[in-house]
Amino acid sequence: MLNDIALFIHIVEQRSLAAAGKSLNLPPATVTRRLKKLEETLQCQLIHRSARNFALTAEGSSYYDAFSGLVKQIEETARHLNSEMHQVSGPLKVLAPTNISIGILQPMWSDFIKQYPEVHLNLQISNGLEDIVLSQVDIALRIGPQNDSALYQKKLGNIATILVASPGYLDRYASPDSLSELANHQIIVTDIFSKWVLTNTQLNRQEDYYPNAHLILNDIYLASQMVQDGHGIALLPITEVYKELNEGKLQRVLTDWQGPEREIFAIWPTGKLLNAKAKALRDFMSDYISTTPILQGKF
Amino acid sequence: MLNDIALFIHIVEQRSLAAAGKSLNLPPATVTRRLKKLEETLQCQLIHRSARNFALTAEGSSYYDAFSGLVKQIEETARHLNSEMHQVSGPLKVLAPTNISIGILQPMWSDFIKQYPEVHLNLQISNGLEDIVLSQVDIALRIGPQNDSALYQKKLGNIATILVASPGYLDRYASPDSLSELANHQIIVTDIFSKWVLTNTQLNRQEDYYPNAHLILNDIYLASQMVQDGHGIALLPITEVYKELNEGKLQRVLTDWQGPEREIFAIWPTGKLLNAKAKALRDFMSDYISTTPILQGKF
DNA sequence: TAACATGATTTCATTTTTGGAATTAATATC
DNA sequence: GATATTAATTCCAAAAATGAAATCATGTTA
Repeated sequence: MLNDIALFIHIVEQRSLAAAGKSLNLPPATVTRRLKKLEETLQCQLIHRSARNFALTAEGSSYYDAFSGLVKQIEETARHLNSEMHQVSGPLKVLAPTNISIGILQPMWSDFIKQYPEVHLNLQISNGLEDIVLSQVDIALRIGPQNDSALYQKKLGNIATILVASPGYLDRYASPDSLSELANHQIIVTDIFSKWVLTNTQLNRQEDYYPNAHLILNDIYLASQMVQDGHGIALLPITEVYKELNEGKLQRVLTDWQGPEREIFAIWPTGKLLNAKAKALRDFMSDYISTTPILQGKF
Repeated sequence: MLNDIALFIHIVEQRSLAAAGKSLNLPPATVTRRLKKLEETLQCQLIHRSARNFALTAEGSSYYDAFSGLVKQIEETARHLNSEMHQVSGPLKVLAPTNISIGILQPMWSDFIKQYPEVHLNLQISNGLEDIVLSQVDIALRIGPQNDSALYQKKLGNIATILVASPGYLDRYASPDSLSELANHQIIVTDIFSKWVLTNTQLNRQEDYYPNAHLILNDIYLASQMVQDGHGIALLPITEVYKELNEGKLQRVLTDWQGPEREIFAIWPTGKLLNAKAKALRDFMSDYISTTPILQGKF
């Protein structure tokens, strides 16, 4: 019935069934029938009409006065929201991991905002596993294997993981020459790497190493700080240590061995349907990450 | 689409497709399909749902925020107008002839307002033939034959027409004894009676008399005043002269002869569909007029 | 982990609505 | 008054929507 009321408002404003039908892309037969049905539903005649004449009844006038403003608002609101869905502007809610967002990807967010000034970015960073659906986010950046089949995803890149220690630690304990020598060292373990699946890049051999933890932490940034402070050896994503490696604050250990690659995904909860803003961000992230060698597993 | 948006608002408020369907008397199949169709039309998912879970998407939240108030207003407005159509309250626009409304029927309007204090009467009186349709009136009172087949009507009564003159006039000219003697008299003609179709009630014979006008007027009240002032004989509705006859200010002429009866009708432009207010007035007028002997042609 | 409960979705026959063509009705014009 | 014009209405076959029953999917519970 609301559809028919909206049609009635259009008819009144154009003072013609045919004209309203034309502007709404409806055939005359449909217009006349729906108006007639509305009159039957409301149990009052709304319009006196003939081939040459058009006149509202008293009731028709009441209904027009009451509904015309509301219908206009609804249609304008629909247009506005539809426009927003299909253009890169307005609010965009994003979920992303803390460490990488304030680290290597911080310029990416900055560049996105610069390129799309009409988008109002609401960036929620967290190292916890927030529920994408309940958070009502448009899109999220995730690192590591994604198991939620309800979510759509696109892979953006890889992060290598390597073993590192500080120069001071290695001065005191000498760098190990084999995995078995790690047992003689102080190991810092993070939650995401409780078991080390290590690959020898020279021999192309893989081994699972179960570290005896000297220290267990649930934050990678904190772990890299502890490693810098000389507390031991850790398996860390290269994104968290590449600067320190370049500055000599950290050194690689067992350089032939690497940990598992950590995949980077864009994921979203809305199936194939992705609004233009989120799509723009997804593509922007994809471009940025694919043109950053370290985020493609290269170093 | 507006119907589906309204359904979406109901679903969100009840956080359940099934509950919304139940309250709106729609089967689950219809609810799920219409929501799905809305999502396809809008090209965005609005709700994540399963048997046990309900969550809005970011877009769903935007659409709810934007539309919930508007949908409530539209539904409330529809209820309000529907209630008005079906109850005897609110505005009622009426068209009626001037002379009879300020004369014999004045107490009827007064009584109607007293009986229905919730009705806001807009009484437009006129002796012209106003266009019922263009005037956007709910109902009209009309006197005389009605030719407009587009209008619905109900006959309420009759008004007799008689020949009258003042005592002063009859002192000077002596009362005529036959129609042919009228030629020797001064005749006052009104527009509605340019040709006198007269019936002899004793002989049950009808004759057409073409008066030679001494004075022509387009208002019956003014005509009765001129008759009282002694300017001649006129054929007038009894409703305009019954008081003066009782007071002796006027006297009948050729008492065996009467003019044509003038029928009283209630007419309205909206076919079978008549709102409750107009229906109340129609029935009220019918009762009032049918219990007034002079308005049933009796005197 | 399997069974169960519950709500959402799909299937299929039926009903309703739609679009194009034909018809009707009401003015306008001559 | 007769005819032409124009827009509204009706008819009929096709398309879309609906409702009831069956099926599916997802949490919850034992």
